[in-house]
Amino acid sequence: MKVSSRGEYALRALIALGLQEGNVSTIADISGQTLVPAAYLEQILLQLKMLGYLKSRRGKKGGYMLAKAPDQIVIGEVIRSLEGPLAPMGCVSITSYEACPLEGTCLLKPFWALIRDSIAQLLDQTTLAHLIERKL
Amino acid sequence: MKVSSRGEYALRALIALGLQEGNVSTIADISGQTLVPAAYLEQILLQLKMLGYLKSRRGKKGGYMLAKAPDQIVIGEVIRSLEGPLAPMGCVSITSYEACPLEGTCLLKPFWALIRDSIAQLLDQTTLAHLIERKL
DNA sequence: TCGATACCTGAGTATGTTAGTCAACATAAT
DNA sequence: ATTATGTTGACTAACATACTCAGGTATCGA
Ligand code: FES
Ligand code: FES
Repeated sequence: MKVSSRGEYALRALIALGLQEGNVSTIADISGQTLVPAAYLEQILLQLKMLGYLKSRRGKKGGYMLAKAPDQIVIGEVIRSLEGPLAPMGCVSITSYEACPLEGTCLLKPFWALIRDSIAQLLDQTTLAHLIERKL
Repeated sequence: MKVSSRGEYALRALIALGLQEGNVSTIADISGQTLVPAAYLEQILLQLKMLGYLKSRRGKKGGYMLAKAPDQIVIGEVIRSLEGPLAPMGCVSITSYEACPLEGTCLLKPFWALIRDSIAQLLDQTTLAHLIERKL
């Protein structure tokens, strides 16, 4: 049930940028604060930009900043974009359902569904603003 | 947040055996019921045996059966044995803690802890008996 | 006792994922 | 023009996953 380093790093970066409120931060800055290797962080920031969470300015005095208000950035969506569905099995995923062979009689499916609901509810009701303001 | 096929297969096998209550089942039988490739299932059953969930009889008329009552088999423990800690990050794992570099100031840690608690509570309060009797 | 039927053991393999690195390029400010 | 920045795409090492397979060993029934 681990979350990958990529997902963790993305959230760290979003938090770092959220705390800057308005100012641009260079990759090197963010790398310093988050302890994520700069070259790897680069990839992740780019992806977050394509997903619409960040905007960037090139050249001297360039850098990254949030493209949305922190309370508009839902953690569940970020994780889904970076690591795929939250559900533990394809057959209980709402966002990307995939059939199981035993599905008709499977005694596990309702259980997986319970887990999915529990995780998804938590992640989808938490925003970047909640994390930054320590209001969970 | 996916659970691996190994974990899923193990649970399928435990359910199949739980429904047999007392009778031994051969690997081929279980494979037929669970649709898990027999050679792979063999590995998994062996592991479940070493972990104390199953016992076996060799030779003709041999096979596997549960070593414990279904209400003594906690799903959380099975998953942990097969796939490692339930926690999404090492720094919030109770059973196998691992330090994070940012741990002092990290705004994510309390959030991961919440997720861990939610998952662990669900998995640790569910037993094989609950699955078999459809009482979740 | 013999042989068939099971489980047991350990090695091997194909495929994919993760966690990065690196070189070269494009753009904006000074 | 120079320099500081983001951009792009390819590349790699290491590991995990999902299996297969070739034997070995115990047990039952005839
Ligand atoms: S786990 Fe998907 S149907 Fe059983
Ligand atoms: S995630 Fe472990 S301390 Fe931040």
